[in-house]
Amino acid sequence: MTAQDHAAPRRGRRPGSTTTRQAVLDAARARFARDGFAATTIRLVAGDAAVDASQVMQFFRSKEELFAAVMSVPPSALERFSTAFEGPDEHLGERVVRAFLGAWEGAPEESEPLMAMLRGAIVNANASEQLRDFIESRLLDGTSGRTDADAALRAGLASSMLVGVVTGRRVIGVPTLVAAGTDKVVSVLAPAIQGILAPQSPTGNAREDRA
Amino acid sequence: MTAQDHAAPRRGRRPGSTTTRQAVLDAARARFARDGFAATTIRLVAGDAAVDASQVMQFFRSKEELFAAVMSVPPSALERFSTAFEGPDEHLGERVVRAFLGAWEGAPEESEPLMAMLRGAIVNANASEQLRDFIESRLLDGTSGRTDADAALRAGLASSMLVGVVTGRRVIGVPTLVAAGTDKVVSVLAPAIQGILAPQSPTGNAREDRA
DNA sequence: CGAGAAACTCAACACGCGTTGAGAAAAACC
DNA sequence: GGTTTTTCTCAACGCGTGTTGAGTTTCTCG
Repeated sequence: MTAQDHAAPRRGRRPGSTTTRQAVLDAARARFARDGFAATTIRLVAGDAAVDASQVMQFFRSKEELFAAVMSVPPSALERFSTAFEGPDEHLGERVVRAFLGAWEGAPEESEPLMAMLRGAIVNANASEQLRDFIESRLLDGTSGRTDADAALRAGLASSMLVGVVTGRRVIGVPTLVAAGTDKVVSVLAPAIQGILAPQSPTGNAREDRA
Repeated sequence: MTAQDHAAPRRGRRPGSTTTRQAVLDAARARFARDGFAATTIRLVAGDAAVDASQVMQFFRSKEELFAAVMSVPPSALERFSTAFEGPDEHLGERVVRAFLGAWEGAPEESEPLMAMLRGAIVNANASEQLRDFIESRLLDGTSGRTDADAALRAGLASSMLVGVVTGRRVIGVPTLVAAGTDKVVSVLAPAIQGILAPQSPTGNAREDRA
């Protein structure tokens, strides 16, 4: 340990290959997912990435754009939801519940953009719109055909309910919900979601709504 | 209209009876409910109440305490939920769903403190704790007796799901959910909530969980 | 009616934020 | 190898925030 090998920040460009942009991206994704939009500051992200704050501004033009670059419903999650919603009605409920829990509680590269969107949705218009579209998305991409208003409402309600469960477990941190294992939660939720998405009385009567 | 009867802010105490504290409280409640914790500034609240910002600080000692004074699950709502959850199992689901929608979408004096709590829950520790306790509350006050862990989980899941629906309608503003009338939403949700809170297969098998 | 408390405004503080411009060092290109 | 481009740091700006202290007017109580 000589006098200057320890965090003496050189003044110009660093030698070697450049991985800084990705480091900033990773740090931002983690911060936005954990702390939300408002509590995440550019200086904090820059600190995590061991970079000056103005560097973050040069790569991404503003905090808003940095957030937009990091918050999303990742393609892998989209695919997950599509294959869950489509397909036979038999285990529809279980598939959909597992898709939600899996996407939000799985690997960071899939869950962090979702968490960033969810946490940002209350305070950031961009995130709010993205979440809104996500909840409504089962309306458009659903196997073409019938644009049933009732089916759209049912899908939207199921999605918002499951977002509520994820929020309870991962954002609010309700102990009872956190403590329960995934399989247990699925076993309780699956029949309810099944009943909402594929309405049919098992006892045989054909009509179920009254309003 | 003479020269000085119009908003010439006197320098000291105002003549007449003092209603300012209540005005500040009302303004704060409305702001926190509509704009959330972070976007609500003391100066904005003071402006709404036609008072200087430092006056707000004198009444309530900090922004945190002002928020705490205004965000809550009001007693009327608590009672609503208690009577909905207790009682016969027959229309349990419908009662509970109606309790949630009614509390959050009813009169401002009941819905505003709830909205303030909900909107603040992501960014404010106090609100988060309050919402956490609310979602778990059906565990303790439930008619003494059996402290069934499974029942507690079911109640927590039902609550977080319904909070999710309310969030979708009133915070995120999902068009499909907003457009649907209360009765329609109830008719879709009631059977699902019923199945979660009062689990029993209508066809007769006694066990329903497998994890 | 006089003293103390309470309600109220004004002006300002310190702080952290997002953001900017200038300049230094390394890389990339011809 | 010299020029241009890119990456990076430093220092600072303007702004809005929560918060404070001093000063002014009215109410309250003896």
